[in-house]
Amino acid sequence: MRDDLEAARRKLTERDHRLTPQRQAILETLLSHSGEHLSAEDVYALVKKNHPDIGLATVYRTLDLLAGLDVLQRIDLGDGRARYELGDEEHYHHHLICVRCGKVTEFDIDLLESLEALVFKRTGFEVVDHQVKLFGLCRECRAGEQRTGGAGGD
Amino acid sequence: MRDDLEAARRKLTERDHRLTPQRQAILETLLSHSGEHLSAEDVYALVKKNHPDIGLATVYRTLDLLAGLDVLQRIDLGDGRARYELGDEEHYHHHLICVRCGKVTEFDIDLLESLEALVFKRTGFEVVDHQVKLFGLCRECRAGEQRTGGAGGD
DNA sequence: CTTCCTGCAAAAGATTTGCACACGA
DNA sequence: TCGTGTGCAAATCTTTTGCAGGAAG
Repeated sequence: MRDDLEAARRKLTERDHRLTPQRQAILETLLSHSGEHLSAEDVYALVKKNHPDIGLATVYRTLDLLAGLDVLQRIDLGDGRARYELGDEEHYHHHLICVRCGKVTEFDIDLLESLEALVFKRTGFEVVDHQVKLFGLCRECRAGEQRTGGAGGD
Repeated sequence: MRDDLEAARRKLTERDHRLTPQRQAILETLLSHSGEHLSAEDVYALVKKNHPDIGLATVYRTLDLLAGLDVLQRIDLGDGRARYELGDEEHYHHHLICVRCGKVTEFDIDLLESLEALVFKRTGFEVVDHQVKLFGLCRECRAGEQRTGGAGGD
């Protein structure tokens, strides 16, 4: 975790930015909540515990800056606000969004490579990045569905 | 195209909604701009030509209503506003977004089925819908890139 | 000193909502 | 008549920006 902070500091200083206490606090918050998908407000609320004076604008500016440096990823789960998680594009994964309970889990796979090759062959479009969102029912909610009955015909 | 309107009317009346002139105008606008990805403002501007009195709120409410009836799809291309296109979930396709010129093209494929089966096997998550966005360079912009030179090392 | 950063408050942009009126079954 | 639909304006929500002051090299 110290290493992640040092890596971030390096990426910042490389471009004449500083690892200020606020930025460090934001990074630490994201580090200690990896696996979650925090919105700017979430980060703000969490950081405020130890940094009561921090401003929401600073959170937005920092998240924006760090996303630009590929220290973290901005993700959009379709709920109208941006969310953030540590990690660069290389290690990007997809998201499974449960339409019932809203839980978001992650799924790591590179099966898209063949799809991207096909896209290129068919259309000449060269894919450099992708975003995949799979909506459905998580295991737990699926168990619930069974009981509720599945033969509903509206 | 008449058929599409009739199908929409049926879906509306089935749930005690009416195909009002405003709603019809919005549908016709979407019909005559299929293949594009209009935002609410876009639709508003287009409909206003023939229906100067229509209100923006009505456009929002109608798009919302029609999306709920699966008459059209709400899509998110990552530019901060929702976009809409005719068609139900069944015939949904993916979007190729050019990061240089911003052009959005469509790509129809069901290669995801194997991915979804794998997701289910591995995680128990049952996919019912998906959204795939592929970012990259379209054929034209790729041609441009070649000339500009590609060995940049920043 | 000069540049980068910050907090605050105001602004911006997309979307939603309250309300009174209009219209069709 | 009654419930649905509408336009307008105000409200809401997320995110951005202007500005004056502050810290670091």
